[in-house]
Amino acid sequence: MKQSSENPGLVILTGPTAVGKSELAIKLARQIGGEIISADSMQVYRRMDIGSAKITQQQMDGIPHHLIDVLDPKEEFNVVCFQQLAKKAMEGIYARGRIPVVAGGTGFYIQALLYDIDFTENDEDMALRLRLEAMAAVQGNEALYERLRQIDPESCESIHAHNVKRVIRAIEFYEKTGTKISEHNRQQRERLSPYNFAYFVLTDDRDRLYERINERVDQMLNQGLIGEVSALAAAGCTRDMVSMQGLGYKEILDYLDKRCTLEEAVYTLKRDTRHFAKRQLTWFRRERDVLWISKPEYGYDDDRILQYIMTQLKEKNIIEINKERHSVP
RNA sequence: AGGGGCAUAGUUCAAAGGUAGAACAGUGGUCUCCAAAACCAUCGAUGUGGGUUCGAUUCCUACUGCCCCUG
Repeated sequence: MKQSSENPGLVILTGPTAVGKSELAIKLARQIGGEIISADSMQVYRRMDIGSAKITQQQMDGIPHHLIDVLDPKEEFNVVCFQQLAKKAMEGIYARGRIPVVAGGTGFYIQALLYDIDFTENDEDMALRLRLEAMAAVQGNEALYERLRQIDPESCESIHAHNVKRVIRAIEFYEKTGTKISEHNRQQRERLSPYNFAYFVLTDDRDRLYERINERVDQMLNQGLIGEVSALAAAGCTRDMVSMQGLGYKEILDYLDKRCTLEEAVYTLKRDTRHFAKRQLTWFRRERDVLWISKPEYGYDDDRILQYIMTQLKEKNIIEINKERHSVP
């Protein structure tokens, strides 16, 4: 089965952290008359600008951005929240006759939106989660894992016993819905996207990317990352909050709490950001229907990259030839 | 220049006359409500040349390199 060009158009521009997605997304949105939806788990938070490498109002250059600065750092955020907010934003964009450009590096969020994955079968139940967490802590991971094996042995094949988070989710899912999560996932995986989409992944040579990451961390420090995190800490943000688990926040928080030196915090931050970029690439590699854009192959020339993207969008009928002319003032 | 010390994986450190371990880095992967999270797997080393020995990376020796002290 194929995606149909009858479906609403959707452009995705992603890639590992620090490749330069945001700037390119703005240029692209400008060119196709699009609006940007940020698929980023940290830029949703207000007052987290430096550490999340949020683009400035000025850089946005008049292009509407959605899902940026919409939450307080003390609020929860997860895929489900993202999916809901993003869908709502998309409705508005379509109503305005424009094209949504999803830009950001959280692959899971993109997947949830692109395939409209169904998360609504149950509500999260903190009490049950806490109980299961306690069980793992007291009786051990294996005991918890055994419990999962009893109800859904198939899940045990894909979830490692040490991965407590996911073991808990699997058990929780079964207890809440009466169906096995392995069964649910199998069904969800077969979903076709309701959109006529183009999924671009921007990449660079690994060495180059890692270099950029290291440089960007130094830059953040120069821009006042420590001050930003101090202010959040002073406002009552603690490391158990989702927002404070972001790169740049948890490490600097450790430093401020004197759990490590600044040097150590910076080392860890750089290292973990590199690890993150690597994981992002792993994710995109196994995502289907992805169009890779390797920056060196385009001579690091945004215009050439945009040209390629435009060709693809036309081919997929996401934009029409005359529509493009329309948007040029 | 003289004296001493050290040379083991990319890095920091183990061990041993007979299969050289670890941590971190690096690499690959999992992921369907904590995903900037959580988890799994994996590559990789005895500076060079002699000698002793059944066998040396380990003992001896020369060389090279680094460090410390003296001048």
